[in-house]
Amino acid sequence: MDFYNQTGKMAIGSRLRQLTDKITADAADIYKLYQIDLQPKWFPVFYALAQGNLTITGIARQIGHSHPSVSKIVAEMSDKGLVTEKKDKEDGRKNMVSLSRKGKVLAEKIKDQYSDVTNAVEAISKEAQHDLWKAIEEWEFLLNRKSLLQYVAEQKKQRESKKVRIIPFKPIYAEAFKKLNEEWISAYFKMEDSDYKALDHPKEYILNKGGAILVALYEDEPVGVCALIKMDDPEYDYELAKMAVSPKVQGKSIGWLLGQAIIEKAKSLGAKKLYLESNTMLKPAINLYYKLGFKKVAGRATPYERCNIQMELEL
Amino acid sequence: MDFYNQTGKMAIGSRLRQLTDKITADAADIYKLYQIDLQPKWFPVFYALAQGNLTITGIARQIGHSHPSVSKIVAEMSDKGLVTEKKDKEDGRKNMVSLSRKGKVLAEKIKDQYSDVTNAVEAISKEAQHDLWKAIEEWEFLLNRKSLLQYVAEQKKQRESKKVRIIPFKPIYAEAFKKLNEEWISAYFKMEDSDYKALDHPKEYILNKGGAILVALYEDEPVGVCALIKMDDPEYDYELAKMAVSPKVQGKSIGWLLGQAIIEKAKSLGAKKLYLESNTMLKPAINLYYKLGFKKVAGRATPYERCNIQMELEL
DNA sequence: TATATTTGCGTAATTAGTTACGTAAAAAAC
DNA sequence: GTTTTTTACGTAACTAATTACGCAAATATA
Repeated sequence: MDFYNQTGKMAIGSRLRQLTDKITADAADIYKLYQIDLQPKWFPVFYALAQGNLTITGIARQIGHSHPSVSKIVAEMSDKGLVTEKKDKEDGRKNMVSLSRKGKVLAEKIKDQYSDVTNAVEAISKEAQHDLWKAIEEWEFLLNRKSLLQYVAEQKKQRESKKVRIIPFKPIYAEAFKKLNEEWISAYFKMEDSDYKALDHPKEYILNKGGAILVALYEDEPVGVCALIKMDDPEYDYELAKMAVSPKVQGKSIGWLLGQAIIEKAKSLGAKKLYLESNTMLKPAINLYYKLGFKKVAGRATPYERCNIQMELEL
Repeated sequence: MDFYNQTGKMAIGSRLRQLTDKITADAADIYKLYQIDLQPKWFPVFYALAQGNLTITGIARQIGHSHPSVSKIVAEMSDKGLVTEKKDKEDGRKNMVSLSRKGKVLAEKIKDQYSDVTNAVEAISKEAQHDLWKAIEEWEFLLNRKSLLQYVAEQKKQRESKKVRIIPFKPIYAEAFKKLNEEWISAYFKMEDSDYKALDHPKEYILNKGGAILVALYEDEPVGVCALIKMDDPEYDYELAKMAVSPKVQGKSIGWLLGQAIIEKAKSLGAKKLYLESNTMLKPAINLYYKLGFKKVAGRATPYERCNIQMELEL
């Protein structure tokens, strides 16, 4: 079965963890080889302190651990006499940590181990074609900018948007056309007379007057609709109206696909300028209109009470 | 201070762990995004079982975990009804684990997540110059062949052998010449008369007769010695004898360096063939002689009781 | 100046794995 | 055919980190 033929990358976390384990498993033995009485997990703290005294949170920030982790490690190192703790005089909350004399001696003694381990890692790198060190650096950078979750979410959206088909209105979608619009209108406002007219009789009030309606299908179910209504106006050819997308299919860019399709439709009908009315309460919708290229314009008469913003798009 | 200027690589374990954490931190949210009721840590087990039924240790081997870890995960998955456990009929110790119907449904449902995550990882890889995936693969391979500890030990040896100097005998090393030899001889055997002669009077018994002595210094302390004794023999020019290295400096290739130097010395004296006597009890020594190129030969008369092996080297 | 918020840090609980160890079944050795 | 060794697997304890939480000191705000 081809079910798992691509599953490899899915386990990248597990795989990384195992490589980490393999590398750190040897760490204790390496310290033993040099007769350095230091636990491997202490090393980042030790390293930070060798460069200067720091507070608990200061160390944590530098080495990228949580502060409780540092707190514990410092306590352990203190037990072994490697570090000394001292309350900061100026800020009573701070715990200044520094290497003790014994710690400094160890820092001197560990030099050889440093250079040998560094050379060993570099020797391994030389045997390898691909630079693990630089690859880690890059991944750290990339994942700092955008998390793996975000990358995955993008892929999901992209894949799902491929399942969306935009098609012209057919009578079997009359019910969906009404329901999808009614859903959001009555959630935010109240259905008005002019709503019922257009939603109950799309053929008469929209199509026969030279308008158009598009339907978005997701897995062959109607989940979004949008209409172009012919306007009797010297400036505008059509009004973009009755756009509705089911909340069940959010995050699949259906509004965006529908909007783009209706603009294409308007162009093919020879339109030069589109108009729409909305309400600033509907932030995602307004956002979408901006993304589609619409711009805010000054007010004009409207049959809808709920409208407080008007927009236009030059094609 | 240049103390830590090369310390970066030393923390490769820590750094890898942190990248792992960053990647796995998102894992739970990714499962949530797809409404897959699976803990990320279950994934490798789930994956293995989707390919066929397995025993606990079978799963552990496949996914590279310890068996107690698998045992625990299977118990958790069993609680959730994702897998079923069943004693093997033929081998009562074995616990055959398989995906339940619910598990199989989930395996079907998770497909989309697989492909999205795979694509996300590949998208990140495309943004990076260095291929983390391949780099991990290479490191796994290289570390399987030779552990990090071994790599480090090699570096240590190499560095330390640079601290070794091989110099000609001087009277101030007379005491060391005797002590180093006495140390190992009396540990394994008993000092004999001929030992005392050569060790107490190296000038008379070795040097003045046309032989040579080399001393290995480690940090300017004499830690190893070796002699070439002129032989009155038609076949052999010199006997390699009185080789001793302090056990305190083991693992620094001092025997090897001393052996090579004494062979060079023999060549420069115009020797064509070297001879030596030893005892098979002294395995590291015999090994060293083989490495230096010596070959076993049939017996000849010897003043030493302790000898049971004789070797020669053609120069 | 009194109060609210932020910061530093310690303790406790949790997590995802490990090693250590014990038991029982199967296989090998005598 | 009995004894010893190996194998399968579960439980318990440990490890190296985390998050959650609470207290006290410092800082900001009204």
